[in-house]
Amino acid sequence: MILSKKTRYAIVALTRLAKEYGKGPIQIKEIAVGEKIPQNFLENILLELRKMGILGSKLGKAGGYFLLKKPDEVNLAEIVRHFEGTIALMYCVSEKAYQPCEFCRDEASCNIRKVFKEVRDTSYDILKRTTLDSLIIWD
Amino acid sequence: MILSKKTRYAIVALTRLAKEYGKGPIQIKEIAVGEKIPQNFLENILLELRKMGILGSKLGKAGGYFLLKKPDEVNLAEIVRHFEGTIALMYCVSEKAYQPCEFCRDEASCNIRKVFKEVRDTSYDILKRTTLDSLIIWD
DNA sequence: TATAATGTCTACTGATTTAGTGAACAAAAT
DNA sequence: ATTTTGTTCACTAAATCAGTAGACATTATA
Repeated sequence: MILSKKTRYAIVALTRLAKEYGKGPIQIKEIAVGEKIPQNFLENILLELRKMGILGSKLGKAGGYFLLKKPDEVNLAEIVRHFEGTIALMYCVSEKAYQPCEFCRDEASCNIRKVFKEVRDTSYDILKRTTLDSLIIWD
Repeated sequence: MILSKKTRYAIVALTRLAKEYGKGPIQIKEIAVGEKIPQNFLENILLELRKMGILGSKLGKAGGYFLLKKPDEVNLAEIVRHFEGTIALMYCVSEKAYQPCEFCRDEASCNIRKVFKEVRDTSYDILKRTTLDSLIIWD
């Protein structure tokens, strides 16, 4: 059930970039050192976030990454979903990675499914309403 | 985020044993065939559930497994926790597998932690109040 | 225009976890 | 005694996780 390190690194890095929002590009190295994330690994993660359209980058000297969206427009549900594949604990209750159940005869009447649908829905609500601005800790 | 097959098999098998509660030992093979679970794998799972004190077994001919507790005394939180290791998505918010966070300076003021604590707590509540009797589908 | 500092992209790898399988063994009913 | 069941331990193929490595492209600036 534990989130992968990739997902946690992504959340930590995004929170850092939200804190620096509006200050121009921040270098990978600065984030890696400041947040104690292996730099090579962080490069992959930031690249993925750029391809998702959340981050922008500037190449070359004095380059780096920056938030494209405003901190209050990036929520944790989309981050977790992208890096974990889904928010649900079973594919049969997943919105974005749905697959039919391999066990039950009828999903509509399956009680196991009902429980894990409730877990997914409440988890999703919490993550959806949590945006990067609310994660920043100001000194 | 998807539950392991082991966890799902455990829930399915327990639900079946709950349905047969009071009827004496049910054979592994009957559960394996009826619920479409590989028999060898199911053997390991039922053995673990026995060691947890949830199931009892009878050896030899006409042997099998049966629920030791009443179906309304077995909840999903303990099953998920046992087979997944924890219900939480981060160790720093886990009750049973707690480990200090490797990122934040101060857990008490970490906002990321607050969010995932809320996710854990609400998920736990749902799983805790769900007992095997509520999962049975009567024909 | 050379060069140094950055991000980009692809491929690779060791460790761990997942999802089982197989076989020898022990107990109980008949 | 034999058959049928659960018990235990060891093993494994495949997938995923958590990174590394290196060649390359781009930009600032001296």
